[in-house]
Amino acid sequence: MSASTKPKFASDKPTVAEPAATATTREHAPIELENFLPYRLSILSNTVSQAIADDYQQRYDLGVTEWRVMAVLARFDGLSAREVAERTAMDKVAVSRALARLVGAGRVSRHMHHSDKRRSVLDLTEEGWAIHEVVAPMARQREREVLNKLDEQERIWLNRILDKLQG
Amino acid sequence: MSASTKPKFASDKPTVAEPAATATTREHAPIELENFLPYRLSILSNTVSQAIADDYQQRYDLGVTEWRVMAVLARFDGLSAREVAERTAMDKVAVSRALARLVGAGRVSRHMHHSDKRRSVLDLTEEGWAIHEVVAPMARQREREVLNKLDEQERIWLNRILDKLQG
DNA sequence: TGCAAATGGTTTCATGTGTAACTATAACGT
DNA sequence: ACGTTATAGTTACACATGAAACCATTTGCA
Repeated sequence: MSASTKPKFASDKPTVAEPAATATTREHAPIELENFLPYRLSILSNTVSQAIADDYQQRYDLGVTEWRVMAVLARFDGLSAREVAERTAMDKVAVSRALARLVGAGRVSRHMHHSDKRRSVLDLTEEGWAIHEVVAPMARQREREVLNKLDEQERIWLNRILDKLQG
Repeated sequence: MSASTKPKFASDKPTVAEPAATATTREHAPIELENFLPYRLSILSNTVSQAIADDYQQRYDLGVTEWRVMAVLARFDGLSAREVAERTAMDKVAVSRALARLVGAGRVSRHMHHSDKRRSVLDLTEEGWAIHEVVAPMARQREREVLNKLDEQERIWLNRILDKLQG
């Protein structure tokens, strides 16, 4: 590897006079990305999501956002776009676009709410369901593969930790 | 709220063991996003990263990718672009673009490697360091805020779990 | 009623991001 | 030495994404 790269601090010449690593200097010291929580989460999240997306992305020409929309419609039919947005934690623009594609591809049906003409009523079509039948098990399987790296105790802690971090 | 949306499966009567719910149907059942690991990681990661980015994003006109590059250059000076890419888990295109902006803004200096004309040698400039001095403590602070939601035991498990999931 | 404010949803624009193609230099094998 | 292959980095293109402007409808209220 690169023997030429050495840490900036704790090196041969502590340029500016520092008695030692005071609380302040530690605070200002370079961040070790590999131990920095936001960075680690970002990497992990991308890795996991990408692994799953690879399964259906190209095969069904289905984006992550679209899949998420389908997933909530599989659970709750007749939702409006806004409700889909809430349940997917996507913004309404993203949902609007995902729906445009899904409806265009005949995977989701959209019709007007009977009493509120602004609102749409969304459902998976037969074709949408068919895709869901295939993709949902794949997604579960990938999740399982990830979780299998942990033992039972760790899985429990992970759940608990995620709950607390989100809340 | 939406009182009209009810779960498709699993109705009001929480039947313990559904006769019809064989292993196969469970496998095909809609995914509960809020319990689905990839989804939760994605939300959490975005939330955390965004909170931190909000601190410097506009104030310094500094993107997340640029900040990551600066962070590794603060630790290891004289890196090449490729080495930066390795250490940030970004691809080389992203690094190239981040560097273009950073160099343009006078935050990073780039000069040619003496023996390999393809390679660049990168360092933070005075100005780059000045920004780092401000942003690094802010980033740490945000991380701390997140981790403070956990107790000591949970923090230890989190570390262990992240290690195992990454490895 | 009628009019201002709120809501559902789409469109627009500016920006970010990934893939593949490209340039320049260096390394390797003969 | 010379041509092939590999490597560092940039550019070009296509596509995703977010913020704000926008249109239609509904709600709240004088």
